[in-house]
Amino acid sequence: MPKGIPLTNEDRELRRSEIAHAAADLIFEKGFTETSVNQIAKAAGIGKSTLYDFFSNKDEIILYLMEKFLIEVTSRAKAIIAGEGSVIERLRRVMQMHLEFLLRNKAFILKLTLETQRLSIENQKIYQVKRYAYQDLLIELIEQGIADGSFRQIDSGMLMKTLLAAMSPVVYTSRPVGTPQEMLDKTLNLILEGAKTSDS
Amino acid sequence: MPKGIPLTNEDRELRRSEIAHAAADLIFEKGFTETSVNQIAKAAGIGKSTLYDFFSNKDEIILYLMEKFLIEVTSRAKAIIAGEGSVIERLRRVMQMHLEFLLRNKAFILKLTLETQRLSIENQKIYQVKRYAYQDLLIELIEQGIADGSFRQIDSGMLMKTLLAAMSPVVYTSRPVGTPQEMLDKTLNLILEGAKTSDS
DNA sequence: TTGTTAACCGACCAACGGTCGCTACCAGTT
DNA sequence: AACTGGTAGCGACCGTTGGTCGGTTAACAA
Repeated sequence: MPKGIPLTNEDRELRRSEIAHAAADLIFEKGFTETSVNQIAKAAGIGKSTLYDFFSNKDEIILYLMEKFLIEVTSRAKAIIAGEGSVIERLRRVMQMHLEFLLRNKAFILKLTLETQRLSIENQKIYQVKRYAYQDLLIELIEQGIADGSFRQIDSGMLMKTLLAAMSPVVYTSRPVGTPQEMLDKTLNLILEGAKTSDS
Repeated sequence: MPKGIPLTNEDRELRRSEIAHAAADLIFEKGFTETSVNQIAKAAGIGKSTLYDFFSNKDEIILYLMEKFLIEVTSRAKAIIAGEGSVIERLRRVMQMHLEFLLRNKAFILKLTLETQRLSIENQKIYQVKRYAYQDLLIELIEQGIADGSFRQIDSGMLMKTLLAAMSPVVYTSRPVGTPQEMLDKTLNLILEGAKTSDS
C-alpha cells in the first residue's frame, strides 16, 4: 500500500478483514489468549503498530469477528424465515443452519464467545445489538407460531433463549449421544414436544 | 507457619483453600485475566512464589475453584434426589438449587466456566470427571422418570444437557423476561411440557 | 552448636499488550 | 528541483505479566 495517500474506506475495511481473518486462523489453532498481537501482525504481513492503526486493541478483533458471524447467521436466518413452510419447519431449518454454521466454525466461535464476555461494556453493547437482531428474528417467528396455533401460549423470549442455549451442548459436548445432527433433532423434539408424558 | 516442618495435608489443603478464595474474590471483582498472580498472592498474604508452592500455575486455581463448586452442587443434588417427591418435583428442586447456587456465585462462575475452556487437556479431564458425576445424577433421575412413566421415551442424556444449558440464559441473560425465578419456571415448563400445541 | 530440611519470598527472566516517534512516500506549491 | 504537509507503516521502548531461581529464615535432630 503506498504511503502518503490516505486509504479509502473500502481499502480500510479490506485491511481490517484481512487482519481479522489472520487472527481467526491463529485463534482457531491455539486460542485467543495464547495468540499474541505480534503473531497476528506477522500472519497478516504487517508491523505490530500497523495493526493498532486498524484495531484499537486486541479485544476489538474479537468483536469484529463475532459481529461478522452474527451478521452472517442473521442474514441466513432471514432468508429461511422468508421462505416457505410452517413456523415449526422454518424454525427447525434455522436451527439446522445455526448448527451447521457453528460446526463449521466450531473451534473459534467457542473461544470467541467466551472472550466476548471479557469485552468492555461499550464493546459488549455493540455486539449485543447484533445478537439481539438475530434473537428478535427468532422471537418474531415464534410469535407467529403462537398466533397460528402451532405453539402454546408460551414466553417467546424464553423459548428463543432456551433454543439458542441448547445449541451449545449439541456442538461442544464432550459426551455426545449421537452425531451433532442426531443431537440437534433430539433437542428440538424435546423442546417442541416436551419431556413429560401427557398424563403426568 | 513454621519453617523446616513439613505441612500436614490438612494444613496444605487449608492454605490452598485460603489462596483460592482470595483469588475468587478478586476474580469476582475484576475478572480472571485482569487479576494478576501478584494480586492474588498479596490478597492471600503470601509472596508470589509461595503461591507457586501451592498451585502449579494460575490455571490450577480455576480448576480448584470449579471442582469445589461442582462438588458442592453435586452434594446438594444428591440430597434432593434422595428426598421425597415425584421425579419431576425433585428435578425441579435440583434445578432450583442449581439456579440459587449460580445466582449466589454469578459473576465468578461465568468467568471461571469460560476459563475452564482454556485449561490444558489434562486439567480439563480432571474437571470433566466431576462434571460428569453431577450430570450422571441428573441422568439417573431422568431415567427413573422414564421408567415410571413421568417422562416420554426420550434421550436422558439430551434432556440433561438441555436442562443444564438452559440455565445459562436464566442466570446471565442481558434481556431478562422476568426474575430469574420466573425465567427458571418458564424454562422448566417449556422443556417439560414442550412448545408445540398437541394438535400441530 | 551445627547441619539438614522446608516454608517463604523478591529479584530476575522472557514475553506480553500497547505507545512513541521515526522513516518513507505522495501530492501540491513555489 | 526543492520544499512542505500529510499519511501509511513500523520497531524500539514502556510497564506489567506469569513463572523461576536461588537466597533467607526458622524449626528440628544430632
